[in-house]
Amino acid sequence: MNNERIAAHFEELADLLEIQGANPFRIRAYRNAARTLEGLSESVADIAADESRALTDLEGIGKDLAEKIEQLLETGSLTQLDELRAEVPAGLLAVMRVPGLGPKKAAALWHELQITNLAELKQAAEQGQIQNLKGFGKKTEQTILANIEQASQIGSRTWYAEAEPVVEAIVESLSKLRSVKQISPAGSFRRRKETLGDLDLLIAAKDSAEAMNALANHPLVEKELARGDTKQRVKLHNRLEMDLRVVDEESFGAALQYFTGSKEHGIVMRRRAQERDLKLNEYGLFRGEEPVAGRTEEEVYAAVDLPWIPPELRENRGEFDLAESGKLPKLIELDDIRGDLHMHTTATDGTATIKEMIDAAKKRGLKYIAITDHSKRVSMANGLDAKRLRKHWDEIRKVAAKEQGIDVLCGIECDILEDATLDLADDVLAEADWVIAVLHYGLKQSKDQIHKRLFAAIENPNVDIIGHPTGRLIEKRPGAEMDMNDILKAAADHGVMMEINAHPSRLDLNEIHAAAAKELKIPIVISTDAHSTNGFDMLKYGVYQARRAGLTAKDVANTRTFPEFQKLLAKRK
DNA sequence: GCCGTTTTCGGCCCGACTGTTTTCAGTCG
Repeated sequence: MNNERIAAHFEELADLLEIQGANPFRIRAYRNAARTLEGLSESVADIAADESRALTDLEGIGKDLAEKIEQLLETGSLTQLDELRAEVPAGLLAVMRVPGLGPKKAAALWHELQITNLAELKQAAEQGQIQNLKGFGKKTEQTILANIEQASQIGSRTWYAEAEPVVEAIVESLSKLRSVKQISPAGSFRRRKETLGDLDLLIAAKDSAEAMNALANHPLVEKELARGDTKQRVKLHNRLEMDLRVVDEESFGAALQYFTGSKEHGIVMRRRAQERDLKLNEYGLFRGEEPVAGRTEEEVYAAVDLPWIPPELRENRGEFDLAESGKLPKLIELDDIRGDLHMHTTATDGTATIKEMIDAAKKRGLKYIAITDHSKRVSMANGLDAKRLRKHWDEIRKVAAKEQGIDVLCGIECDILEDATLDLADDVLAEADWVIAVLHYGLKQSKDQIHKRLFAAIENPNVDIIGHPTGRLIEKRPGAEMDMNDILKAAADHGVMMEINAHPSRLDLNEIHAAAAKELKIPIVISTDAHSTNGFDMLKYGVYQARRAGLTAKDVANTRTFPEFQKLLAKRK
């Protein structure tokens, strides 16, 4: 059983305990443990199997939870969870997730009206039964009906890249208001998470009315959901919801720190404040009543004896230790990237010619690229067989020879077939400057078979890199089942690089895996997988992913100059 | 259920808003 599965068991346990009204701190302990496991770059099974190590050394794992992890590893199930499942109807978890409902109200609906799932909830609301319950009313009943559809939709998070233009447009227009002194996105958007549940916007202004009116009337906004003196919630036309908070300028830094999150990062910050006899909230850092800091984030961090921590790292996954010891990484930036090593042309499923891609790359300041069209297995994309590929490479060399200021590699995105062979023969691959091996088909094969395929690719001396390693499509399709740590170890052993595919639907490696790859000193390449000249614009999303993994420019191979990159490549050949 | 530089019990982050209430619980972030 892998880390994610174990974490999911603990999350479910926490949900069920919450409906039962258990001690909230106990519930939080389960959620904290789940988070620790999800953020772990190594397999918890490995730790459990290692005589020299203890599960209780993990953050938030004590004696009891260590035993539960061991039970899950050994038996695949958890006695306590099985018992809870027998007591609490499974459908209540969905009821609890209807916006406006929580564990307390879900429990009340269950006990008072015997509601155990969304269908029964809907029926009861339609029949007007809910408004008569204590603690409920007409309004709550209407909210339930309005939100019940939303709760039954799964995978409803939005890609970061989809939200970005919307946030930028709203920031742009609100920043022009006379009363708005400062403005910044906050929340998971500012942390550049790969998907977002909602949006947060922070404004410094003496008076909130102008900004709130402007937001409510913004063309991207469908309707206002709530408004108080300092806080407003609106629904956008793209279904996303946005929270606006308005604070004084003296509080802007504290509020930005507070609303950027993550929740877990914030908890540690407020605890650090407490330890120093201070109180931290969104209005500032206070000693008693006296404000100590709050105007900028830097001074808030400084007041709890920390350097400023980049938002991308604020997940309470080790950033505090790094900050305390002065070892925060200098995160990679978009400008550090010198090459793009994954792209397509009209030879397969790209929309631009070799020449057009080269010109577009040069225009964006790239110093080298690899053109990597599909291999023949991807017939839908007009994938290349050996003969067409060699002709394509000839063409690339011919076009590139006329270009100044950019080096062009003849590459291939070669499928790793279902039977663990590669889609092109070794003698063909040996002629390539750059071979990306990828899984496109048979992603649902067993873990063993997926491993067999990836190991075969990694062990093939012609393969330089594994592209979009899990094959996931965010919010659409899970990746192939694999133990990434095993794959990374093999890549490290054989000197194979790993890709962060920058496309917003992929971002594969994810940040946990990329951090693990860094740990193993595997060179990581951030590439766009561009299928058009505009595809190069995706590069930043890959860089954001890398930043959340804590990568520096040095960790990323395509920040090197072309000669340096070639040296790295030669090591493998 | 976890955790420990005022430690092995007694804490565990903090506030806004809504809808239900006559002072606050629940939800949300």
